[in-house]
Amino acid sequence: MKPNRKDREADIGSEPRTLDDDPVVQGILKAISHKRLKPGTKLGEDALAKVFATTRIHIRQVLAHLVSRHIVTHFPNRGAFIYRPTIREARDIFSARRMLEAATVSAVVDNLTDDVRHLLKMHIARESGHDRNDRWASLALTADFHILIAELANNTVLLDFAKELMLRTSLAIATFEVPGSPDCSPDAHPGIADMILAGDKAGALAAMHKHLDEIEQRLNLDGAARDPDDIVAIFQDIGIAPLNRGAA
Amino acid sequence: MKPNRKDREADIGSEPRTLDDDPVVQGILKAISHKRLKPGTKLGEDALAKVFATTRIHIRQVLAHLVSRHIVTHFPNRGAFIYRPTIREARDIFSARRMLEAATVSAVVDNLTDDVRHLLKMHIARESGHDRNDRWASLALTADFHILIAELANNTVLLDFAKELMLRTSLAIATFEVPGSPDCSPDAHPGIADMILAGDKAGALAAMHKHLDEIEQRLNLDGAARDPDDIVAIFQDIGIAPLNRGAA
DNA sequence: AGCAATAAGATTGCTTCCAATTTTTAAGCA
DNA sequence: TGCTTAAAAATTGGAAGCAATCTTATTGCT
Repeated sequence: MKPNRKDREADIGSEPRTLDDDPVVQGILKAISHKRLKPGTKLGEDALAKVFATTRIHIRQVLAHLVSRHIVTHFPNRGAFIYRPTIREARDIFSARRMLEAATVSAVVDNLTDDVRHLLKMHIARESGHDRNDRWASLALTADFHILIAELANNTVLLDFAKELMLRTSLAIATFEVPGSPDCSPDAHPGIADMILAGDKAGALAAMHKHLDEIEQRLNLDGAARDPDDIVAIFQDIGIAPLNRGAA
Repeated sequence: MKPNRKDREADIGSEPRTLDDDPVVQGILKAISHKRLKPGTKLGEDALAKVFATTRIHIRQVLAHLVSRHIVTHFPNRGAFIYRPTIREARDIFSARRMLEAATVSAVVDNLTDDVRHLLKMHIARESGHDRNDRWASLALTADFHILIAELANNTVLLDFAKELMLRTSLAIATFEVPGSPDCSPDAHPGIADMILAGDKAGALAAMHKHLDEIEQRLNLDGAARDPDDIVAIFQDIGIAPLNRGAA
């Protein structure tokens, strides 16, 4: 008696389908991590369907998927918008990253095979060799470093979490960055990589922790809950103070 | 000039909608964590629509949501099935839990307010006072302990990860448990809670690590990849060896 | 008896259409 | 000029129906 296919999943045959590989999903995620799509912008169904040349139903599925990934918010009868994290969430994201990336770095140091060394050196070489002025290439490469660490930790669950955290970090940065500051100090990555390669676990952990702190401190998370569209605050950020017209 | 509503999300008005609160989603998740729905069982659209007295479209959205949460697998033209983790994934889940719950326990010890103490004591009292013979109530309570720790860590992102890991742990246990062994040794929880309440971080971390190891070692993750429906292996597990009919 | 091919039944996937709500535009009034 | 009200346009949400695929049962053959 072989397993009945009525209520038992298939052993062979067509592969399961996930929306993670979908070109529309990847396009939107790429646009977010490249800062082309900013938090709060509306993702109209018809507009997306036209851009990606697919049906509205497909777009609907994609948006639902992004909603459950915390990348998009859905307001009934109003549509989907790129998610805008709260200050609390932004802090939680960085806190979670400090915790999770400490664990991944630790796992990588404990698992220093030749392949791991090779991949790490390869990435650092790519980072140092790329065009510093190409802002978009820089963004992609700096994110890839953290993803690579998670991959080298050899744990699919942690890798999934890391990818989600990188995306949500992009949203947090795009929401709370003070204009004109760089994203990720690229010089920190070679230092972290060197300590990992040297087997210095404590040093690597400290360097990663400091690196994440630097990124977070470049944001405006000072509790003063302000609207990211607040014109006054935006001009204050670039050094233009409002005039006190009409004050006593 | 106030923010334009055309491509800026609403500040007030109707709340965003998530499928996490959906009664159908919660019903399925509850059935999974209570071991009523086992990995591999098919979730037919019409069947679910009839059970929950809703439309097929709604069920379709729910299933898509569960697919992106790694709870359900979707085979094209064949339907949705409760996800069955691989051995590799089961190990990764426990490994991730050791890392993440170590971090949450540590955060709780660092944040020992009176409220935290109270909630911890309350839960332990509930656990010790419940009916040991009610297997379903036990399952719910033991899962709640780990969720509570994550809540007390005061980080929404970590809480989401913890919830996801608890669900995926349920699937791993249901897939690889050897029949007849208990799920979670309930006696471990009071010990962990006591160490947290005493501020003994190292002790709490060690206890939690040991607790998770015990749960994992109760499973069949010995690399020998076997079909969970394998009749021979199932009877071997309960001590019945196959007869060598026809052997030389 | 056992296995392969075929036809019937059931389920999923998609297209099309229409209702409900919202956003925009226009008009009216203080 | 600025604000409120009302109508029009656009967008989202959902329902019914049909095509495509898979599963199951039946028939026929070795």
